[in-house]
Amino acid sequence: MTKSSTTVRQRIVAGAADMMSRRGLNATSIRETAKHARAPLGSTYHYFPEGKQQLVTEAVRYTGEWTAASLRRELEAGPVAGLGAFLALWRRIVVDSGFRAGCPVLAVSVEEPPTDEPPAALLAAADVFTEWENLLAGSLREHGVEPRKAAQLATLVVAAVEGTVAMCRAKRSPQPLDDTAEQLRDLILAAITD
Amino acid sequence: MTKSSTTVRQRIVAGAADMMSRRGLNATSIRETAKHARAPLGSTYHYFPEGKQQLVTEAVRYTGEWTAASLRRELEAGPVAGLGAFLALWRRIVVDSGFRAGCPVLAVSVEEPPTDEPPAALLAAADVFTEWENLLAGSLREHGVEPRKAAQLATLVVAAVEGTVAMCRAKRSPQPLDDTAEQLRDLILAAITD
DNA sequence: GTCTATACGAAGATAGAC
DNA sequence: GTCTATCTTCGTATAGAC
Repeated sequence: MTKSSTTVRQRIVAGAADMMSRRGLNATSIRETAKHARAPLGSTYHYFPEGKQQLVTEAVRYTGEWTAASLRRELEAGPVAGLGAFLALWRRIVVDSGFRAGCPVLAVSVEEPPTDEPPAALLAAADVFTEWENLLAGSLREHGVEPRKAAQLATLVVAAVEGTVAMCRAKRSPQPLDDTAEQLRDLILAAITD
Repeated sequence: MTKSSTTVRQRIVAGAADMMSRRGLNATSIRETAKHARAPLGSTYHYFPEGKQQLVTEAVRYTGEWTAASLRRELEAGPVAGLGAFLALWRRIVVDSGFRAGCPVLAVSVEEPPTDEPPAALLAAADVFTEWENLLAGSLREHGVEPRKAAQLATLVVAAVEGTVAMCRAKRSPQPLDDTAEQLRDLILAAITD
C-alpha cells in the first residue's frame, strides 16, 4: 500500500461519512463517494473489497472515533465542559452545512439494511453510541454522580443530542439544539452538585 | 372515489409509514409499498398523482396525527402521564417489531432528498415535531411551568425520545428507552412541583 | 377507474484492459 | 495496482389496454 493510497482511502471514508450524514445511508452510493474523493469507482472496490458494507462501517467508526477524541479531551475540564463541547461540535456541523449535514451514526441507526442479519454498520453504530455514553458516564461518576444515574444521564444526553440534530435539520433552525443544550446543562449541573 | 378505494389508500399510507420506519425513506419504494398493501403499482400513482413525495408526506402526517391524538388524550391526566404514554407508544413499536421499526418522522428528518429544495415531507416532519412539542409544552404550562422552560423541556423530551428510539434499534435493546424514561420522568416531576 | 407492461436511469458489483 | 466498461437488478414514473 503506497502513501497516496492511504490518503485516498481516508478521503473516501471521510467523504462517505459526510454524505451519509446528509443523504442517509441508502442514498449514499459508492459511485458518488468515489467521485467526491476524485477516485475512480474501481479503486473503491480495491480499497474496500467487501463493498459498501465495509465502507459505511468504517465511516461510522471514523465518526465515532473522531467525536470520542473530542469528548475525551473536553471532559478533562469536567462533565459540563464535555457536554458543551459535544453539543457545540454537532451544532457546528448542522449550522455550517446550512442544516444539510447531520450525524452519520444516526443515519445508520435509522435505516435497516436489506439483508436479514447483523449488518456490520449497525453493530458499529451501537458501539459508537456506547462509547460516547461510557465517556460521559465515567466523567459524571468521577464528579460524584452515582453509577446508575450517571449511566442514565449519559444515555439521555447522547439520545437527546442525536434527536435534536435531526430536529434542527427538519426545522432548518438551531433553536432545538440551543433549547436542549440549556436543559441538559442545568440537569448535569444539578446532578454533580447533589 | 369508492369506499374500497379509500381503504386501499389508507392501507398504502399506513404501510408506507411502517416501511419508512424500518428501512428509511430512500429504501422505501413505491413498488414495495404497493405490494405490501396488495395494490398494483399503477394504483399507487392513481391515488398519489404526485408520486413518492406525496405518499411519504402523507405517511409523515399520518404518523404525526396518530401520535398527537394519543398524546392529547393521555395529557389530560397530566404531563407525567402524557410523557409515559408517549414513551410507551414508541417502546411498543420498537420492541414488538424486534427492534426493526422506528419512527418514520425521524427517518425523513435524517435523509436529505435528492432535489435542492424544500421537500414537502421534510416540512411535514418539522410540523409534526412542533405539534408534539406544543402539546407537551402546553400541558407543562398548565401545571405551572414557566413558558420558556416548558418549551425547552418539551423539545428535550421529543428529541430524547426520537434519539433513544434510534439507539434502541442499533443496540437491539429497550434499555436506552427505559433509562431515558426514568430520567425524563424525574425531570418533569421536578419541573411541575417547583 | 384498475391494472399490465414498459421506458429510462442509477444502483451494487465485477471482469479484465492497461 | 488502477481504472474503464459492462452485467444485472431495482428504482420512479407513465402509456395505454381493459
